Amino acid sequence: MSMDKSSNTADDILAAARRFIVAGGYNGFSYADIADVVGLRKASIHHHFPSKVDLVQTLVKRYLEDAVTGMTELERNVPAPPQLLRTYAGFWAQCIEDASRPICVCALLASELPALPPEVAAEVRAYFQFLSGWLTGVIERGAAQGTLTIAAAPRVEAEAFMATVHGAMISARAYGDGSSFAMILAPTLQKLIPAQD
Amino acid sequence: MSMDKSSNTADDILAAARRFIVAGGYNGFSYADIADVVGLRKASIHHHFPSKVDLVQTLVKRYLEDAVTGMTELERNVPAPPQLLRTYAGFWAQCIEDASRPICVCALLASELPALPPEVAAEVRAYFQFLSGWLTGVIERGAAQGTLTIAAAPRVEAEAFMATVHGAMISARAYGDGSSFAMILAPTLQKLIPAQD
DNA sequence: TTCGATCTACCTACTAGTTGGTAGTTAGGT
DNA sequence: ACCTAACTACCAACTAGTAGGTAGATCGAA
Repeated sequence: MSMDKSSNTADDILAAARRFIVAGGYNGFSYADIADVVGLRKASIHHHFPSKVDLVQTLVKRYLEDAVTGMTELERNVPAPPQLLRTYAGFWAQCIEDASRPICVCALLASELPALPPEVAAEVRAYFQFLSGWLTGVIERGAAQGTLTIAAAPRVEAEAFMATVHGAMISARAYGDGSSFAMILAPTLQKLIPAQD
Repeated sequence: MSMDKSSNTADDILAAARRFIVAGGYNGFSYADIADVVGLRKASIHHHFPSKVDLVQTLVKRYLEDAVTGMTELERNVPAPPQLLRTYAGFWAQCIEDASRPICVCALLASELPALPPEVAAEVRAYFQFLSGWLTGVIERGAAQGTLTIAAAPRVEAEAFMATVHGAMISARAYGDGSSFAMILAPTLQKLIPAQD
């Protein structure tokens, strides 16, 4: 038996760590916290992830990998740039509203970047570069097709869009009201997507 | 003598705490860290601020007070809504570029809100409410005068503007490039402010 | 004016609990 | 026999916070 190459305990640990990080950042949790919710002793967490840096580094690395595969698949299923942006924003609107992922791990970690171990900081930077690159491509394509209306270079519009998404996550958290995320993103999408009627 | 009602040691402590918080959030520093940079012993920090909650609560409270007086004064000197938005964005562009205040204290703390002591969380929420209220007023006025072009309700445009500012702070930090803040804000301001020529 | 009371700002020394991390052991599966 | 995954039992360093003391300024009253 044992088809799964590594027991799902490591995944449980990563899932717990992600929940703690989105709640309070890198310094907002300890190995003891994770051990409590996973149901192991502290030393057993070290068996799976020798150091806290290892744990968070693999967490963010996998987070980026999931984003890459997610965007690739999304682009295959929904090729039109306006729908891509809408789906991306809608994904986060849903995550925030049902509180399953109330904020982006990398947006949170980027805000405390100077205090992060360099290995983790590098991974966070890589996420930003990927996301901004992907958005730049989508917006570039939409502008070329005429399905998106842009007022600045695609790169700049992409950075502004990403910033609005991250800022809206923070506002939703500050107000304790998940619905404000969608409310904030609505005019941003509206400005990029020409009126249909 | 002794005109100053309280020695500036407390202010030194608050200034040090602010530097630490903008670097790594609420759990990113300790009383020992502050003692080191202020040149006191740990116990003396407790003499000025009995608990860490006291310290950060007064820090954020004063941060909000400064914002209120700053906006009031700004509105007296620069009454035109387009210039108000430009000046507000320009203020942060300068702060980020010269690294004096690389990110908004409350934007950072809001991102880790669930992990904050409730007294601090309440203060952070108050800041968001004030800032969004102020921006709503400015945008409302600009729209009524026709000096600002809005595509949604003033309240929504204000929230979107604030979110873009906070997100741009995080991006600038992630890229390690202060100039990206101004780059991101340029199209946002451009969309709100009708072309002059 | 001088005496003592009080206050401020700081100190040393300590506490109980937590931090990330290590050493060595054991049970079970292959 | 070996490996994995778990365990108990540590460790030094650090955490926020406390106890108690000291030097100096400020004060009101004799």
